[in-house]
Amino acid sequence: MPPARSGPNLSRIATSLGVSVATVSNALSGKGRVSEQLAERIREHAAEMGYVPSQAARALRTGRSGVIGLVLPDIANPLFPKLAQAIEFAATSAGYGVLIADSRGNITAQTEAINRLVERGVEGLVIVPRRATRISAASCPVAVIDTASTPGNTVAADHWQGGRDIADHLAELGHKRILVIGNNPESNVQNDRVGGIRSGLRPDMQSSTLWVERLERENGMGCTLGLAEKVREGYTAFAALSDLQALRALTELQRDGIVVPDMASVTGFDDLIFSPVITPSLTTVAMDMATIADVAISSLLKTIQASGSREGVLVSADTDRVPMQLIVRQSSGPADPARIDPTKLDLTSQTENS
Amino acid sequence: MPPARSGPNLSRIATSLGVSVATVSNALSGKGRVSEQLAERIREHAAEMGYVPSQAARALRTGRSGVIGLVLPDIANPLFPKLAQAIEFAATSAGYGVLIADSRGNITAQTEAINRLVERGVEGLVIVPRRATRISAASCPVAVIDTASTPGNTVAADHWQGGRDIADHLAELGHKRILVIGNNPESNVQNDRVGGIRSGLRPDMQSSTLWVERLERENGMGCTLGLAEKVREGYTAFAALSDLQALRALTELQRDGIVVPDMASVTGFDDLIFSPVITPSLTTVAMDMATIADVAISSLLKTIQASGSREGVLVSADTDRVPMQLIVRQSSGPADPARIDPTKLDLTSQTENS
DNA sequence: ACGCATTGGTTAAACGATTAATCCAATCCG
DNA sequence: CGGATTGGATTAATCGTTTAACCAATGCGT
Repeated sequence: MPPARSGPNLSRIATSLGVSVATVSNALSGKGRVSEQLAERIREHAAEMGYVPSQAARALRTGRSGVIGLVLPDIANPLFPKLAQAIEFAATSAGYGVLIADSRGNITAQTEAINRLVERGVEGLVIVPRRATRISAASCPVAVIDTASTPGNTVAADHWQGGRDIADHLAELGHKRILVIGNNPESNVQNDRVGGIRSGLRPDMQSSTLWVERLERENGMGCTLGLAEKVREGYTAFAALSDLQALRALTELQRDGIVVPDMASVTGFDDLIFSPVITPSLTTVAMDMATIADVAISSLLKTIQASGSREGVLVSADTDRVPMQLIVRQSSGPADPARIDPTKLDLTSQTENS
Repeated sequence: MPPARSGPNLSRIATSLGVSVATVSNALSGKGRVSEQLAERIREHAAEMGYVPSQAARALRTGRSGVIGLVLPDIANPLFPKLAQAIEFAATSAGYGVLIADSRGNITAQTEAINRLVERGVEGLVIVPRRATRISAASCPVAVIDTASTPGNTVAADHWQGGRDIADHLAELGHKRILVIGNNPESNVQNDRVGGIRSGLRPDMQSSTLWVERLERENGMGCTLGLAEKVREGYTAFAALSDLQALRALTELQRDGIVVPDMASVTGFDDLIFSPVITPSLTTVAMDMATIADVAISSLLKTIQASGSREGVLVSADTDRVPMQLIVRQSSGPADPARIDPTKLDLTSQTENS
């Protein structure tokens, strides 16, 4: 037995008004030919009956579900809120719903997640790939948000330029020795960021890179990064490739009595939720998530409309990369080698700075 | 013209095997009466044709979309990744998809978001309400995840008990004066947490509360909290109601030369992504998101099955509240009033601690 | 007044899966 | 041996929308 019918539907409206369902449909969609008066009457009546169209029926008939899938394969990525919010907003504005799927880590789980979404009838996918994962196109258009150097990437923040901005900023502040702190050298995003930073260094500046995951593999998770030692070696700036690493660096430095930014500068990437509220607030480089999401969604939808049936296309957009924006806060300041001398530690309370 | 038919469907399989669609349907769903051999042949053939059932058609026929909605009204809530992950996992395990909707702040937007989801045919909703918002039931079962004292709450972490755990922990460490740091006194969650903390204080302990949003309204966003001053006043422990506030407190203290936990302890709530990796790592109290999600989803689904048609019921679960777990890390330690004397500041490098 | 477009509407056929209702053996049993 | 049961499959109706095709007026130019 089919479930008890509940809500009003086209035919209910139609009989109740003494017209045909087709007319009601036409009136509500504004497509066929219906006199303006009748259309108006129908719309009113539909509204007061609380009519809400059945997406299922519509999807069945038109073959378009009005839903796209969002695949987030990085476990609990702290960028997730902003991204999901931006994608959801862009999609909603375009009249689409967003189904999420999170394949925790695991590549096979990623494939499964994609399949699940496809089975649910998504018209397209937005995928933020797990690092170094190549997306083997599913059976529907796929937009990839990663970084410009990833093959098949649709749109992404210009991580390279963001890196250059950081380098420029640190150069202007007079820093000569910079330690780049990354998580994993296999991340395309992080590599682009490092590349950008290096490309922005002046001839008299030098940098080296610390990969945290590698260090943790030797010394255990959550081990100290030994940054105070680096300060003693003459590093005056720590450029983390993510705010998470920056935060880790910052707290470790502070804990070891290094005042930021007086004695060392710290910068990050992504402008995560905590970045503006810590002390000192974090100088970082932010993605324009709204624009990225807009570009991704709009080009995805364009591709969907173009490709009649469900082919597995990788979507490409006009705008390949979206500029990142440097946000200068309190954690970066002029390099002042004099202060590195441990005897000059100035630790009087600074509570009252605004 | 209906879009070009692409994938294989039941009737395609049926004709290609010389049987009826009904038989194919029965074989694949295991419902009707089909001989085992034929069923096996059908399954094989369906698989090699790459058959994937049309959710739209199924939804239309059965009235069940196989999708639930997740509404996250708090802007970019840092808890979001864990929550979404847990909900998605629980729902997926039950064969359901998850549609997200984020109403940024705005209450009317929240209603709109709910409507959008309902129009998309979700069978039920999981809502994490914006603070102090009462959920006026939509036209489908709704599970609310907030806190036990919220009217209509379905399931949530036992924030009160979490607070008591924190108080116990600090009591054992010998702290006498505790400053509770919250964001907004209108949050049910935060109030329960404060209540828990207060209830766990020993007779010889005292606490007061600092509401950050209120302070920021006077002194501007991102203003200093003046915690160093509090230390001088004799406070030895700062119990933040969220890791975000704890982080803010911790960095401010460190910046002002207060060594944590030697001179003051800091604790948080929620075990956010950054909490284990900062220095010192943060003592906090974690929600059991997996269990919360399981309970929410399973009782939601139970209600869905029970309520034949789409009524707006608030789901209730057997387990009202899920225990929180205290995670003791480095940011909390024994109270030692002696060290509060600024002349005894010990600031030799501590880089080598593991 | 006749053909021809235009306007405003109706009919009916899909879309693909589910499922109640049949139907046709073959088997069972007293 | 005849009526009842059962296993195995088919028929056909249905979910609610969309949309191509069709039809009945009316208006209009010649």
